[in-house]
Amino acid sequence: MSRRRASGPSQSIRIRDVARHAGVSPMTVSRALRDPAKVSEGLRRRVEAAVSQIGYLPNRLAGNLSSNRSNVVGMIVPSILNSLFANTIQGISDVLRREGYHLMLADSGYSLEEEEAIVTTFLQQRICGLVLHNTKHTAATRRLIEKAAVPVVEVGNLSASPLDMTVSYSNFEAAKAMTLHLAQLGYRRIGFVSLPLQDNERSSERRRGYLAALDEAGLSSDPAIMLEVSGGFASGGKAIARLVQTDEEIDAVFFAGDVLAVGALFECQRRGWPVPGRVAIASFDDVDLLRNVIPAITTLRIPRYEIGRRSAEVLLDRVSGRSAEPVAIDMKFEIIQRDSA
Amino acid sequence: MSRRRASGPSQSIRIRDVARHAGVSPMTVSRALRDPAKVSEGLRRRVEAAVSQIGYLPNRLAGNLSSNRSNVVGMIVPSILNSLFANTIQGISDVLRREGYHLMLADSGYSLEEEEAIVTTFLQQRICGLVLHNTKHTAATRRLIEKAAVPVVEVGNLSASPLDMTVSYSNFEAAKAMTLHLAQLGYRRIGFVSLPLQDNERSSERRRGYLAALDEAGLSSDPAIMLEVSGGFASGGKAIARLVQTDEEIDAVFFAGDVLAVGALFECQRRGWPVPGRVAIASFDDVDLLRNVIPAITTLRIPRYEIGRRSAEVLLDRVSGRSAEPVAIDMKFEIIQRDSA
DNA sequence: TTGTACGCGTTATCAG
DNA sequence: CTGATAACGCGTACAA
Repeated sequence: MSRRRASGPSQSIRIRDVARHAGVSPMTVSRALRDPAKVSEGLRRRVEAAVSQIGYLPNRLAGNLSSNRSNVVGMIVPSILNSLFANTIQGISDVLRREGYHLMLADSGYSLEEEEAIVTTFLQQRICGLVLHNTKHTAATRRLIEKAAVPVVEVGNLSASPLDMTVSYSNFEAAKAMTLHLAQLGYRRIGFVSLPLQDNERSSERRRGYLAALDEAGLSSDPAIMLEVSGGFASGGKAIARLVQTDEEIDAVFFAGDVLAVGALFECQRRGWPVPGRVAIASFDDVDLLRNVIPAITTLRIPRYEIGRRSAEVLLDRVSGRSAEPVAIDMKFEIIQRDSA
Repeated sequence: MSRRRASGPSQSIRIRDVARHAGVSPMTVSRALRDPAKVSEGLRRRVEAAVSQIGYLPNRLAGNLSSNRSNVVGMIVPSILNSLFANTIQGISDVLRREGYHLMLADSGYSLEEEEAIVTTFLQQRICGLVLHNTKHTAATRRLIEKAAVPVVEVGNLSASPLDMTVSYSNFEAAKAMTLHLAQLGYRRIGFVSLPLQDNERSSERRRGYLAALDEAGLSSDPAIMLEVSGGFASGGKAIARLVQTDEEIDAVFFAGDVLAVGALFECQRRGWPVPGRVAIASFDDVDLLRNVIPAITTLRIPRYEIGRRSAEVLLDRVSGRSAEPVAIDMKFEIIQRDSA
């Protein structure tokens, strides 16, 4: 039964149309396009001419189905709006494009269940690889990924038990290093402000690092100066106001988030609290803004763009069969000493 | 000749495996999954049980190929790093997920040729719709899109001659409104600083709006106080320093970019120039930061997230055949009066 | 309501 | 180096 195609976009040109036009078989067209070296000069030219004349666009869906390959990588971030994640996405995107792959992007809204739902639909699209920002997942997510045997890179934290590969930095070590740095600068009572720890290994690891550093520096910890707040400038401002007003001794606050730190600085400016005179401020992640406020904020540089690039590279190494070994790459971090601490 | 599948990820489970398991035909499985109402209660249950037992994940590539449909929308932004674009992406992403579609994202790096290359590969992936931030395109891009007859929404500017649909705001009107607003506030010599106009209809439209407003307000324009600079805080700082130092009369500067405006404000703070005492500052786009600096910066609110949502909605209306009419939706803008002007 | 036959557009395989 | 043929996994159309 001959079947008319569905309503979809204009009747598209198929490989056999090109073949007819060039007077060759479809197989020759396919080869001329995908592996030109395997076709004689003459035919290759004829095929190329036909392709551009009739404006043929190969159907990669059909190609992928037939070859049982895919050229689409899926990525899940907690939020598309977070500019830190954007850096990693950009790094991945750059490598994928260069290598002829596509990026399918979705956000989980910081929800593990949502991540699971996205992984499911991504697998249905037969993505060839997966990049996850989270390092914490539901059991079902782990099962799905394992069963599909899809290469995965986790980028949000140097996980001790990655699903597969990981290209990241240690949130624990970074937070520890910054806290020790503050201690070395002479600060004795250091507060800690972070985003909610629930379902977020990055936040909880930073907190662990902070505590480990206090311990190592011989400073005592105090839950009263460890705050868990929501995001935003205002939130950082409220946090520092509360800390400074309820604790006369506090001389530094480490914010595990750039926006929080800047919000805190603005609040100090409004209240006339000298920074670092009354209280020092340290931040996490080196966004451009931190270098431009006054005083410039001491922070940690995380190579987020490079993490993206490297992730895509190891993922494609695996996808293309160039390498089979599971990798765990520590991309490190760096303390950027400025004027706020 | 029976052919073994390529190396790809683990032998995946096919619809006929489910069918065998449930003791029905593949067609019944397909129906039970995609249109449960068309299958009797009993069989539906058996199918569902089989699906979850053996962990079947439908192959959407095959499904799309067969039905000649697609559930992937492509989007091209100038840069993934720009948080303004991120808002629109988030809006689109939210709607797509809700409706069972996927987002394929790429960035053109502000290059029209790169945009053309991406459109080509997107069409090869048989995306069902396209969202473009640019409103300027190469002739080849226009031809490709027209020939493929794919629905398109342009979101970066309310274009006078859209490819297809547009959901956006008028950069011209917005810039004009802000400039008139400054004039009404009593500022007489108003500078204008923007990103490069080359290949960027958004920037050039804003400049046109600025000039139209000056004209309407009876103020004379002067190329000496119209700057075209690169992005970044530092760049905004340099711009205002140059304007204020070379022009004693200048009393306000309209920055067509939030980062530039904040960079300018920081520079004024460093130099001790009161804002708006020595010079007023106005910005474009209402990012959180603008409300939190001191003084808070007068700016334009562009509903970027809503533009994303609405774009996805009209696109899917078209894709799903719910509507056929080309739409052009003006999402408007709003002046946010604060303390910097 | 369910099943059968066929085609979607491409590529792998093998024969020439 | 080139071509014929048979899949890839699923959905459409129609028959039962």
